[in-house]
Amino acid sequence: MTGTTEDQQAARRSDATRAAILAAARERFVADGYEKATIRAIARDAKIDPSMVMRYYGNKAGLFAEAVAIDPGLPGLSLEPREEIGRTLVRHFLTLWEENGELAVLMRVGATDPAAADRMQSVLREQMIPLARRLGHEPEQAQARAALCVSTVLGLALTRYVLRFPASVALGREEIVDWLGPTVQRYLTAPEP
Amino acid sequence: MTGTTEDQQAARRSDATRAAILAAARERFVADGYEKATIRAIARDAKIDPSMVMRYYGNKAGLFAEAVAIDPGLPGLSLEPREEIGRTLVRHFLTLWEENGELAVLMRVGATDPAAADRMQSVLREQMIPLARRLGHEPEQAQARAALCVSTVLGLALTRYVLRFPASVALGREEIVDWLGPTVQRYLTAPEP
DNA sequence: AACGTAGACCAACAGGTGTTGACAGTCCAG
DNA sequence: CTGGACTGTCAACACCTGTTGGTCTACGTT
Repeated sequence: MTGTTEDQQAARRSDATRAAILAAARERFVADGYEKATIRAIARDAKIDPSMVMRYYGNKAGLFAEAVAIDPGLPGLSLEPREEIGRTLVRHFLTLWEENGELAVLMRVGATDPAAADRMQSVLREQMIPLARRLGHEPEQAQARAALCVSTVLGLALTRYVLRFPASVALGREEIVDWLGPTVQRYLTAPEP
Repeated sequence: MTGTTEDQQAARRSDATRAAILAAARERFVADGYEKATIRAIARDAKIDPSMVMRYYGNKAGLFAEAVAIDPGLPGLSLEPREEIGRTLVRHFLTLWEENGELAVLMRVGATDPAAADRMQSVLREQMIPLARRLGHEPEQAQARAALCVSTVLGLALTRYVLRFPASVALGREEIVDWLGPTVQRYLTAPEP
């Protein structure tokens, strides 16, 4: 009985600091990437001491893990009119990437760090492949088709949000849906070529 | 008149060392990526002193630039039967990526370093967009279509050669051509959706 | 009011980085 | 044979990194 602070998580005095660190970490990681975003810089932004970061998040990797914890969340996503699932998926990913700048960092880091790469893969493993299976494909086929879909959207994300090729950035949102929608649709529903 | 060594480049005694450095650098960059591939490690592999690297290549960035200098080389690439250009392009990129492991490193670095990103973009700017123009598209359209094609092949390269998603690695070469060929074909030749 | 504890700070460590300069061996032209 | 230029080596510099232990402060409970 510690009075107001039960053993279930109560409002600790340090919560504000924790949040400040996490916010600063997100910004720094997004702006500078993993390597160049130093703990010292993050601490400076959060106006605390670097050692606090270690105290609350263990180490740099732990901080990064919590900073980029994003829910891919193509949750229920009912199979829709089925002729529109391609366009629906593309729209979904587009908003996801535009709302979460951390995804670009996750991808930047994934290019170097296997752990981050695995986190990206989990989207394929736990979301896209099951989705392909729900569309009636056999395991092997589902795996191939899901890989093609992920490759499609990640390719766009790469050129548009990570490498920032002007030609890719210039594309309009609906323009992308119009071009990529049918592609994903074909990967998911067309018979094997 | 320096005798055998004219002012045009002659066989210097240090050429062997230069080559050894470059070879070791390629291996290390491919294996470890840019940051983790230290000059000391490269020098150790080449069995020379780290200072030689600086002497011959100026700095680490210069060494990297020469180590990953690859010719994208979709050179003449006649417009073919035109119904086959999609598949032809996909095949071309596939062999290019399988023969040059350095491309994966270039992409890893491009995710972080703007200079490397720009080098990748140059392929789009100087090769794909002109190709789209040769197919009869107006500048703006050519830019969009070329961006989609590059996004397609880079997406595959990302999941297959950089992130190494098992589902993407498992795809067979001709399987990829069969799926991605029509996609690229459509991006290049289909009317606007 | 006194105390124990958690929050925050400071200074330092140990390790690794790219890079530089001074020195020794080697080859070839004069 | 004697310069001087070219290769190569050694040791050190200056810097920055993540991380740690000790110390002060202030709160909340007893």
